[in-house]
Amino acid sequence: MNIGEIARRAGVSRSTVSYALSGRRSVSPETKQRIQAVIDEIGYRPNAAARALKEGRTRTLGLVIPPASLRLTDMQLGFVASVVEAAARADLDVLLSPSGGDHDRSFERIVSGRRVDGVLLMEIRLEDERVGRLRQAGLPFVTIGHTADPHGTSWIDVDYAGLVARCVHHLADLGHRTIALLNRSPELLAAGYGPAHRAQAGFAEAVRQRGLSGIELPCADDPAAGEEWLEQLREHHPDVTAVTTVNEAAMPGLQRGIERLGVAVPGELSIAGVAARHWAEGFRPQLTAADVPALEMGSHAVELLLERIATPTHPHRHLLLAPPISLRDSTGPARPD
Amino acid sequence: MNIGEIARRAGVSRSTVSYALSGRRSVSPETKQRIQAVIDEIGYRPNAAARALKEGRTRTLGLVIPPASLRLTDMQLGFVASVVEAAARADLDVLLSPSGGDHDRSFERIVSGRRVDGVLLMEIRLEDERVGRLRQAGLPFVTIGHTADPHGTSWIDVDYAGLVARCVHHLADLGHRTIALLNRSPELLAAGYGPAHRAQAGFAEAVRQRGLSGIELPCADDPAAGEEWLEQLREHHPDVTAVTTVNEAAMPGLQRGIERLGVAVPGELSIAGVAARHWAEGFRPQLTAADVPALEMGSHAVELLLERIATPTHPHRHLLLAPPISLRDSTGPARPD
DNA sequence: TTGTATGCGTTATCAC
DNA sequence: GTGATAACGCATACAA
Repeated sequence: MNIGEIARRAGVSRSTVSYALSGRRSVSPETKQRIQAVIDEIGYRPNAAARALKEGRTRTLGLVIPPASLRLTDMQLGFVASVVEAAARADLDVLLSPSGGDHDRSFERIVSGRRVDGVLLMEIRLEDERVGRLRQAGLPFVTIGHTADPHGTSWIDVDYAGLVARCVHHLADLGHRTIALLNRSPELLAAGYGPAHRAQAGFAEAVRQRGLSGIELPCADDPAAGEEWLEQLREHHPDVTAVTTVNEAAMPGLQRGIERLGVAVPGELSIAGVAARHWAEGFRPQLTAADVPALEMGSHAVELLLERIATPTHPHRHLLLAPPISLRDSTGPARPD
Repeated sequence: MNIGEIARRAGVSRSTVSYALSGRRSVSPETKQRIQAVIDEIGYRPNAAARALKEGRTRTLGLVIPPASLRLTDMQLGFVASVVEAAARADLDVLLSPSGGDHDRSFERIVSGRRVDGVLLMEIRLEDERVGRLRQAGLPFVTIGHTADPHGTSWIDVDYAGLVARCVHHLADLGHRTIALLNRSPELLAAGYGPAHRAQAGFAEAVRQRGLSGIELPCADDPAAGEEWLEQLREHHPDVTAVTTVNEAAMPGLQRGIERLGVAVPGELSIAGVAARHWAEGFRPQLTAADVPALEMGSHAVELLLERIATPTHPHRHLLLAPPISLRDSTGPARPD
C-alpha cells in the first residue's frame, strides 16, 4: 500500500496526500477528510525506507551493546530498556548492534550503511577505536562512559569517584577508621575499565583526606566471588568495620556471606555503596547507597544524542551523574572496638 | 558516498559497480579489482534505505519487548541478547520495540511502515491482539510463548508443564510426599500468563499421578517476596519437605530465608526448579534445575523466523524446549519424618 | 487550493 | 563484458 494508491482512491494527486499527512501546506478540510478516511480504511503508513531515502534520515538510533557472551549487568540492561523507551517517546526506533570493540560487521553496517541517524556507544573503553570510526563517518554519537581523551565527544557517565568518596566520608563521619572497597574485577581493572578505575581513585583520595586506613580489594562480578570476598576480608582484615561497594553483581554473594557468617550489619560491619535502587532495597538490611538512575540515564543519553543530530556543530556536552546517597539501614556508628 | 561516485572514480558505470558487488553477472577481473580498490579506499557501503526500497526487504528483524516499566527478568534479557547475536550472525539487524500490548506507535511504525522483514513477539499473552495485527499486515512473525489458540502461528516456548512435572517426579522418587510449588505472581496468573499456568498444570498433574500432597503458592517476582514466601511455608506448611520453583526473581530471597531461618538444604528441604544455569549455579547449595537455554532460544527463534520469511507458505513450526534436569546439590532423600 | 515533475541510491532489465 | 535507464515510494520545488 503506497501513497499513490491512497491518492487514487481519494481522487487526488500523490502530493496532496503527502501534504495532507505532513501538514506542510494547507489542504482543504474536505479533501483532507476524504484522504484520512481512505487511510484509516486501509491502514496506510508511509514506507520507512522510501522516506529515509528521500529525507536522508532514518528516524532510528543505533545502540551498540556488549556482545551477549559477556553477560550484561543488571544496570546495563536497565539502560538498554530505558534508551528504547526514551527513543519511543520521541517516535524513534532503536537498532541494536552487539559489538566487542574490534570492528565487526554489524557495527560497520550501521555506521557506513547509514542505517541510523546517530549512535549510542555503551561500555566504552578508555581507548576505543569505534569512536574514531564514528567520527570519521561523520555520524553523531554519544558515549556512555568516557574515553581517556574525552575531548570532542559528548558523553554521559556516573561519577563513581565522587560517589565512592561520599560513601567514604559518610562512613568516616560515623567513626569508621578502616574501610574496604569492594571493587569490580581485576580483569576489568587491567583492561582499563573506567568505572573501576574511578572508584579506586575516589576511594584513595577520600581515604587520604580523612586520614583513614583504606583497603581496596577487587572482586569478580558474580555472587560466588562476593561471598569469597567477604570471607577473605574477615580473615585477613578483621579490623575493617565498613565496606564501600561498587560491584552490584557480587552483592547476592555478599548477602549470603553475611547470613552464613552471622555478620551483624551495621552492628559489626557498615556497608555503603553504589547500586540500582532495587538492589539496595532488596538487600537485608536495606543498603545505604547512591541509587544509580539507569532509567534517567537512558533519557538523558537520548536527549544528548538528539541534540547532536539536530545541531552537529553544537559544542559537546558532558553529563556526570552524581545521585544523592539514600540513607537506609546498612550503615551505623563504628563498633567501639 | 554513493555507488555513482565509486563508478566515476573507477571509470565504469554504476551498474558495473553494483554487479561487481553482488556477483550477479560476471565482471572482468581487472575492473572488479579496480572497483574494489576504490571501495576500500573510501570505505563505501550500499545505502541501506535505497537498497531496502529497491529490494523490498530491510534485512532487519523486529523484536517486540515488554516496556521498561515492567522490569525485565534475567531470562527475558538473556533472550534479547541472544536474539541480537543470532541475527548478527546472519547479517541482520534488530529493531527493538517496547510495547505493552495495546497498540502503540512504535509497534505500528514497525508493522505498517515495513521497517522489518519479520517480527519476534516476546511475552505474548494468551489472548494477544498483536498477533492479529501482524497477520493482517502479512508480516512473518514468531512468538515466544504461545497464545490460547496456537494454530496458524509459529512459536517457541519452554515446556514449563513438563519440566515442573519432571521435578516433581524426581522429588517423589527421593521419597518426598508433600511438595510445594513456588510459582510466579498472582497478578501474572490472573492475567493468563502462560508459563505460570502451565507450571501450575504440570505440577497438579504430576502430584496427582504420584499420589502426593501438593501445595501451589504464587509469589511476587522479587527477592523480598521470596523470603516472605519461605517464612509462610515454614509456618503454615511445616510438613512440606520439598519445593519446586519456577520463579527466578524470588530466588535471592529464598536463599536469604534459608540462611536466616537456618533451613538445611537438602537435609530438611529439597529444592528443584526451572532456572537459567547461572542462577542454579549461583545458589547455595547449587540448585538441581532444568537449565533454561536462553541463548539457544534466541538462535532457534531467529531460525524459525528466517524460515517464515523465506517461505511464508511453509507450514508453521513449534518448538517446545524441555532441557534435561541437571542434578546438583539441592535435592536429597526426604527426611525420615 | 491543487497538480506535475524531479531526485534520493539502488538493483535489474534491456540494449550493445 | 559493459553502459544507459527505469523503478522502488516518498517529499518537495515549481507551476497553475
